[in-house]
Formats: sequence, C-alpha cells, structure tokens
Amino acid sequence: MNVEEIIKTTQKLSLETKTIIHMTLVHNKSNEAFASALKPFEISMQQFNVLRILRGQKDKPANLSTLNERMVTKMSNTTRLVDKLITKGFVNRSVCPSNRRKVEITITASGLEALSKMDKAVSEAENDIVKNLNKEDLEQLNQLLDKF
Amino acid sequence: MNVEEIIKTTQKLSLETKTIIHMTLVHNKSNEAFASALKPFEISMQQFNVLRILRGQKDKPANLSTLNERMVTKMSNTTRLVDKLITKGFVNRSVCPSNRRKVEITITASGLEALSKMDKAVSEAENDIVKNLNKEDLEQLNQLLDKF
DNA sequence: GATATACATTTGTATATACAAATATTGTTT
DNA sequence: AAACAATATTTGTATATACAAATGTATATC
Repeated sequence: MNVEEIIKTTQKLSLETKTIIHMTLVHNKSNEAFASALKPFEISMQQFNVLRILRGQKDKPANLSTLNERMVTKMSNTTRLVDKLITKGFVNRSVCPSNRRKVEITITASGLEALSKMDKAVSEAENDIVKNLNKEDLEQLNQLLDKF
Repeated sequence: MNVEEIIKTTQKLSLETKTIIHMTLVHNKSNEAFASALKPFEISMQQFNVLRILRGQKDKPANLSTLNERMVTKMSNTTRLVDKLITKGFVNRSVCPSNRRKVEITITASGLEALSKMDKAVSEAENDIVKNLNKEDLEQLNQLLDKF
C-alpha cells in the first residue's frame, strides 16, 4: 500500500501527515472488508460488536453504559443500536429490577446462533487483512500503536 | 494505549484481532482530534480534505472523479460534499467547456484564506497525535502499514 | 419529606453516508 | 443519423451518527 500513489498526490507529505493518512487508509480497507463479510447477515459492524460483547457477558446482563464502555467505536446512541438488534430478535431488553433507571440487555439463543455464523466470516476477513504480516510484524505494530 | 483495558475485556484476543482493534482505536482517536481541531471552522474532515486537494491543483480545476480519486476517505457522494463548500463560498463549480458531462471545481480566494487558518489547527492536532513517536518509530510504522 | 442534584436512558433533530436509480452528455456502431 | 453503450454527475431513499434536550429514577441535603 503506497500512500502517495493511492491518494494520487505529487506533493511530498510530512512523515507525520503520511503516517496518519496511512493509518486511515488501512482502517478504511479493513472496515470495507468487515462490512462486506457481514453484509450477507444484514448487520453492521457496530451491531456485531454489541452481540460479541453480550456473548462475552456469559448470561450476566449488560446495561447501556457497559455496552458503550466496551464498544470499540463509541456511538452517541446505543439505545437505537440495541433497538435494531431487538427487531432482529438477537437481543432482549428489560428493566433492571435493582435499579429501574438501568436496562438489562441479553443475547438470545437466536442471536448466539447468528453470531456463531458471523464469527467465521469475520475471522476469515480478519486473516485476509493481515495476511502479509507475520507474527513478528504484528507484535511490532502493536508496540508502535501502544505509543498513541 | 492498552487495547484490553480500553475495551474492558477479560478475554484473550488473538494477535490478529487485537491488531485490527488497536488500529481502529488509534484511528478513532486521531479522528476525534481532527474533528475537534476543525470544529471552530465548522467544517468536516472530508470538506477540509477536498479544499486541500483543490489547493494542490494549482488553479487547474478538478472534477468530481478527480476529487473522489484523491480523497483519503472515499464518499459515495462528492456532489453534496461540494454543495456544502459552495454554500460556504469556499469553492466554485461550473460546467466543463470541453466535456459538458463534467464539472469544474476550483477553490476561491475565501476558501484559500480559510484553509490557511485551518492548516495551523490541523498540523497542531497532527503533531499532538504522534507526539510519543520519534522519527524512527514513524518510519517503522509506515513500513508495517505498507504491508496491508 | 420536599427539593435539588446526579445518573441512565430515550427522544428529537440535523447532518452524514451508503447504495440504487435517474439524468444528461459523449462516443461508437450500424 | 438513429440506436446503443459508456461516462459523469445528480437525485432519491434508507440508514447511521452526532449532539442537545427531555424523561424517569435514585441519591443526597436541608
């Protein structure tokens, strides 16, 4: 992936600018790969992320704050994101008995089943994205990303 | 930036998954930084990007395909993006004389003036984002990103 | 116990983006 | 030159996201 070539610029970019653009391009690329992997399931990455968080909760219900805390990309509106998943029958929402300001969100059996099918597609996409990087590359990359 | 801590997961992530999430987190962070740097100018990053491309054209007008080609993050709808910039008086649009299917988009004096003010804010944000990485780190990072 | 404050979520509104379809113009084929 | 395909942009529609305001509930203070 050559930055200057992709954005077709003749100008010399500063190392800082180039790095940030580079990262954006890679992010866009992986974004597209995930979106198209999830397309057959008619679900967005955000929705997929919520389902995965709920599965990780192991029957312990999550409320909206917990979801928001754990989401990779925070949205201003988790309510409506959960609405979509309820419509699809993938999650349940009820009022928390101990604190009625909160809601309890859990994944349904149908949600778990759908999720396991998505997992395969997503993991394939993931492997395809990093296919040119070996273990050492990935470790080095993570170390550098830690500095941000 | 510790991935597991940020998304508050107790699960062990695979190196591949971790890397991609890591990159998304860094991208989100720089995105926010840019958005807030551009906020005083009431302009989006996409719009800023278009203005920068037009300045780089050196009076040579750009059409929508050219803009789209050079944009870091491609949008499906460059027409409406340019509409916004016209409303603000930052760009001009006219029909291309040699090929009336095309449009000619140029930056105005007012657009250039506004852009030069934005440049400072954006470059400051940029430096702040990479402040913990030295030249060597940045070069190494770009080499790794090239593999995607 | 009434009032104020903080918390958790929901709703409203404006804007952004993705995707498909429509329109206008040019170039090509017969 | 009429018909067709290709190109460049625009428009329509559905969904996503950001931000502010509103609602309902719990806690603290007087």
